[in-house]
Amino acid sequence: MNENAKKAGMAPDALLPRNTKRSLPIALLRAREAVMESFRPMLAAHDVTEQQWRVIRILGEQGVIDASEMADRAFILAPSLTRIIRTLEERGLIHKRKDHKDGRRVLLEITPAGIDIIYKVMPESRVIYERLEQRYGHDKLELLLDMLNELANG
Amino acid sequence: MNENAKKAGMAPDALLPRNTKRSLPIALLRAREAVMESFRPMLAAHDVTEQQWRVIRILGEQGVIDASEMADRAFILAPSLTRIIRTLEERGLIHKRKDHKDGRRVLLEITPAGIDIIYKVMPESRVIYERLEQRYGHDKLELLLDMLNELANG
DNA sequence: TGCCTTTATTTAACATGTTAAATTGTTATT
DNA sequence: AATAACAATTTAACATGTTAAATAAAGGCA
Repeated sequence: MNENAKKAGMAPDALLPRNTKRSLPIALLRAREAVMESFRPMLAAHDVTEQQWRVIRILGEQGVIDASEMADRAFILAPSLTRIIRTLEERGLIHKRKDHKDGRRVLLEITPAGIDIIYKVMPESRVIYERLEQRYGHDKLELLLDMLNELANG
Repeated sequence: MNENAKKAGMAPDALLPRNTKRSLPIALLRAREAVMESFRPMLAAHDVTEQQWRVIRILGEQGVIDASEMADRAFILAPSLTRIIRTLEERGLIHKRKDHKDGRRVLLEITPAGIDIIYKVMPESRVIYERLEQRYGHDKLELLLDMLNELANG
């Protein structure tokens, strides 16, 4: 296999195994999965997906916002958000209406049923997050967040 | 909105806005997206998705392996892997056969056409990764990888 | 050997990611 | 006012993520 690499004029280690733990994309994926593993069962018990929870929680915090701002804050692409909004509205957890100032925009608002879900999920979410923070270490977690944000913005 | 929180016996800041940059799951998501943004156009130009590329590259490195080991290494769930294997085989980039020692297992092997893709993609991939490493800093990147792996395993 | 349990893979069903194109409403310009 | 350029959302089409169930082959044991 490595003879082929030489013939093709590649570095001789072009096909040598690289540890996937040293691959940044996969390391980020694994870390995220490990974190979500501890949240997902709780969210599933309340019948919301991770993305649906982000939308509901942000509406609880922000009041009325339009779809674009939601996409930004929740880091969800517009086509996904369209579908998520549809299912959340069908379930009566959010309200959707046109912006009269700008007919292109869709304004979102949480319903009492949506607030109920926040009241149920948020305390459990906090417990899970605090447990994670204790296990990993508060300062190290803050450092990690700084480094991740620099990677995302730099 | 915060009166509701008090009535429900929650912490008074239960519904206050939290910066999504300080949310670990979203920070991991954003960081990963920022990284993949620099790889995706190149992969798309070679008509492979990120996951397809992981499968192809690992087969180039490892020779013959079964589907379970591939799922482990590429960090892809079994149902996704089934579909990816199907499309890669239809495109003639990999081979698939039953293991005669254990009829449950599926053995995977790369084809010459698959190796061709590795020869085309790998050099460009290295360039992109090195550019990233230079911008972010080698030592910081190593530290980040260590911290991510600890988060994933601890 | 025959049955039970376990393991590897696949299928199914639904949710989201991803890109491009279509739709609809605004804004700017003439 | 008519039209071109732009912006927000949706639709479409395909790929992957996620969980549960089905299928098929091995392995263990009475």
